[in-house]
Amino acid sequence: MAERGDPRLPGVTDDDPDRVICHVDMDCFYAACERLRKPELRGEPVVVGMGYEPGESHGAVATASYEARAHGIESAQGIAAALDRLPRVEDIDDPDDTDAVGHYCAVDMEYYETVSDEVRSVLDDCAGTVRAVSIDEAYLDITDRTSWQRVDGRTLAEGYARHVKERIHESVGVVASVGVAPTMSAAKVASDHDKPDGLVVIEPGEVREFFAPLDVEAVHGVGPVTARELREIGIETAGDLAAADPDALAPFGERGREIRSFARGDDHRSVTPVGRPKSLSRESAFTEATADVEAKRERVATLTAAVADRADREDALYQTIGIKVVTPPFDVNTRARSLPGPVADADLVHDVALSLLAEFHEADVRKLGVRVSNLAFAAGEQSDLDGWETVEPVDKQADGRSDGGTDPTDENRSVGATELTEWTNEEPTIDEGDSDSRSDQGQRTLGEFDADG
DNA sequence: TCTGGGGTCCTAGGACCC
DNA sequence: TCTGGGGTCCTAGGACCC
Repeated sequence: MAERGDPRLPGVTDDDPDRVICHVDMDCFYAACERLRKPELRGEPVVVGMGYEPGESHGAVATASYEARAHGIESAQGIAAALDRLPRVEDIDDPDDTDAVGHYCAVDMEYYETVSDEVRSVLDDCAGTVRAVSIDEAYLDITDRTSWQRVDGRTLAEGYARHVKERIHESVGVVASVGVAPTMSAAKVASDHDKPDGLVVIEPGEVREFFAPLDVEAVHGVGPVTARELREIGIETAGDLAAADPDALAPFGERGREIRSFARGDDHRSVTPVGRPKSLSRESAFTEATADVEAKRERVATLTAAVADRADREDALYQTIGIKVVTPPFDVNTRARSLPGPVADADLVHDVALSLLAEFHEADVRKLGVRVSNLAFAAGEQSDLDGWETVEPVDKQADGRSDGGTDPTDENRSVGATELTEWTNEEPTIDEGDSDSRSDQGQRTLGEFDADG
């Protein structure tokens, strides 16, 4: 982008049809990583479990290799259910006597990150601009490296994408599916279209045609809920969505406008590197729902320490501290409290989190989370920032609108650490009764953790 | 599809300000 | 004083993504 010569004015969209966007999506990434360090797993069914421990049966499937999927293993499935379909090699006396056995591994993010970093350096080498969406997925703007020009019936873009794919395989040893298109949303659909080991090219002018027959849920931004609502008004395919009357989509708000554009091949987003995080969180589930106050408090303490530590490593200050409490069947409750200014103080996170938790003393809880948001980043080079007191409250004028309940000290502009702590130690004034926030929306959709399949 | 963890963005209502 | 409109910030929930 940088070399394209016409720095665009802010707010002016980038809809150059000559753009070449590439979406790279690693196939069964976690399983591929496990095979990288354990070659004997190649060709074998591999299940990588999150919250799984060897010999146990709790946790859920994060990624299953295609061999495992052939036995009915799916992402987000409970490990216990997976074991029913595909026994674990350790549990079998005579493997020769069994149809198939699975190799179950516990998620090892640290290792996967190192592999991801290797892939990343290949991508950085292949494109001027890379947006890493997750550990196993990235968009590349390769406009300045190739073009849509045809040579011998193929586009140069396709050749370049093949080169990217091969380089990943050769230098890292994992397989990627790659999509190439003039827009991000189309490139994404393309990479997904022929997994695994796919290479799909959608040329400019062909996007809408390519989308037309696909299920509406294939459009980026359409999940199970929106898909159902769209079907209710007769929109079943991406083609239907593209042709839909904008007024009919009005109830879907901004999202409605966006997904219709995507289905039409209009996507003006340009590839930009990911910026700073907006929030940091940690959450974890109990083996089974518990009302035990001590257990809940302990869990919050653990999560708090982890979040504060992470924020520390990221040089992040936070102004809002929140918790998440999941109660059966699966009701998600969030509570948050903002402070007068950005801080980095683990004890404070702990105090606030516990006081927010008080409301749920008697509740049965299956899962807890702690989150900090409203982040500010200590200008890295400015050393010796220890404690928020030394940090200017950026350009938010803390003007006393902090929150009803408690009384922020009248001198908000420069609240000392002590005062702040006192303030948070007050019992939160929760108005009971009138606002029962539980939504009975019942079933939620599990985001497909590993959307390969 | 009874369910793991880490994020983003949007919406809606209330408080508060001018 | 019962009466506008516009704007910002905060909280909470929901949908979505991987």
